[in-house]
Amino acid sequence: MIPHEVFAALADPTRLEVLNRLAKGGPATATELSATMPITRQAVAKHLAALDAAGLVERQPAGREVRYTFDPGPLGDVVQWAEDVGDTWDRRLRRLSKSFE
Amino acid sequence: MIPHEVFAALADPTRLEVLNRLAKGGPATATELSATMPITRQAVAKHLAALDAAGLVERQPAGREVRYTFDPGPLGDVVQWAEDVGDTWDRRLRRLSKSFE
DNA sequence: CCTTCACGCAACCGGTTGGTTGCGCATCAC
DNA sequence: GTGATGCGCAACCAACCGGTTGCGTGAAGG
Repeated sequence: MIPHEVFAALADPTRLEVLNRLAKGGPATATELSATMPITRQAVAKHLAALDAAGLVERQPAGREVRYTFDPGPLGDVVQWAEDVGDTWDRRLRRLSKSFE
Repeated sequence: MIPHEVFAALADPTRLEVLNRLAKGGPATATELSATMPITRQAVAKHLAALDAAGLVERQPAGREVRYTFDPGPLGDVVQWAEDVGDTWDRRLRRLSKSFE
């Protein structure tokens, strides 16, 4: 039903940082991102690949460079899932307290 | 506002399944859960420990058994974070399109 | 044309992780 | 008291993961 892959993509702090930069700083390439980070370009590229696989990022090749853009779509799914689970739990609690009247 | 640990806790499908059962089926022990799962009690116990560390589950020892209850709290943080990132992205887009007028 | 720059691919490495088995201990039921 | 039951702890294992180095390639730019 729900994307544990998205959660896995968000599980790593470095990857979360990359996503954050794309969301708040706008589209960027792997080399640009790695320039202000303590890891290699290849490492960043791997993270971007993971984010892309999770649909959290859009890949836009242009000439010899590849620019990545944040995609909020999967985050909507996450929110929906979280609210669903929370709601069924609330309903459970209400049903239980009712049976004690 | 630093929920990568929560994401890590939700990243594993088996662990997500355990959480789902607790949320929809109500509190349970490790042995109860493992009874209807293809893994050992100890494996389930490890997952429950991870969920507990992330605050997604509450540990209630009672006699010789330990019952675990779902806790929706951290999911609220996740939702808040997701909406925050999504919103700043929206604002970014609006600001950009404005600069083209 | 030749150099430079941004990428992708592959190999490799240490640490983490999901899972198992085996054990010892405490609690409950008789 | 004795036996069964539920847990926790520890050791171990294969697989995965985040990161590195090294190399090959193809698109700019003079």
